[in-house]
Amino acid sequence: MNIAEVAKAAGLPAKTIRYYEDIGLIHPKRGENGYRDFSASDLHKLAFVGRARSLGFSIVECRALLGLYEDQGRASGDVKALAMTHVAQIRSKIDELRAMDATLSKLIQACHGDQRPDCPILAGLAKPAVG
Amino acid sequence: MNIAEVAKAAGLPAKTIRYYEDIGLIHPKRGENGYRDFSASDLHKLAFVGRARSLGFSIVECRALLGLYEDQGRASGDVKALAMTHVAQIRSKIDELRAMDATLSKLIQACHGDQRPDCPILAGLAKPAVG
DNA sequence: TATGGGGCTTCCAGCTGCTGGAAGGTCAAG
DNA sequence: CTTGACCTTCCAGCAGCTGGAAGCCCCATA
Repeated sequence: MNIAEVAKAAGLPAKTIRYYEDIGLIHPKRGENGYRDFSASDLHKLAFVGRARSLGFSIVECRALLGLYEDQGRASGDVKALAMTHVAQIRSKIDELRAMDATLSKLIQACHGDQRPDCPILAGLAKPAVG
Repeated sequence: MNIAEVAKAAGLPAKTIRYYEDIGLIHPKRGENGYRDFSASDLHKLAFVGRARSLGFSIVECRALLGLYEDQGRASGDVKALAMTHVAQIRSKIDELRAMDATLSKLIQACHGDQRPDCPILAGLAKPAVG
């Protein structure tokens, strides 16, 4: 399989796949002509990484997950620990975003939003947070 | 005021303040010795940007907000529009993160997390999403 | 067999928003 | 006069790609 085919199958841009090889996530072999020649296993790994990425795992985490995936003797506890750490990060990010949303929503509600210059949003940004 | 003082007052690292000058958000004047000499207005702008950043506005958005802030003839509607667009982005990010959370939480719950290699989390990553 | 259009390769640069560090000038205290 | 804390500039690097240039390669058609 060459890169375009694998890209389509894995749902990743060819550029990204080259990048993943670059950083050592996959090691496709090369044909006589220098073209990458992907195996089914390469494709599986790419799809795996693609899904992990779409769940927000970093490349470092993906590398670890891939290692565990390939290691037949892994302990599921290690995987679970990694995933739980990640979920915790996701949740704290959600909390952070919700706080932003709350603050901004209040300011937006207070702003009449017309042609006049008077603006509680700018006023809110100009002064230290009060609540 | 020199940079350390302003950094403390604005709650931003000196490096960040230099960077903000670099990209043209502020234009502090210079003393004889080449040191930056910040005015009260520079400080206000930095604090303004700091707050906008902490609400998740991008640098580009901060630049626009700063422009509106400085423009006595602005229409509050323009500010409100900018803020509403931003809130919409925050909310879609929250939704995205919540979807990740939901998927991962399910996988984590299904995983016994012990010494055995059998792992629904890895299995979930290895196969196309089903639900 | 020549040619044209696509796909493949590499490498380099740039995006966001800083942050760390090196090399060197400056200032104030002792 | 020295010491140490400041200040300056510039360069490199973080994540995770993405775009583009320059140059092979392959296949189909004329």
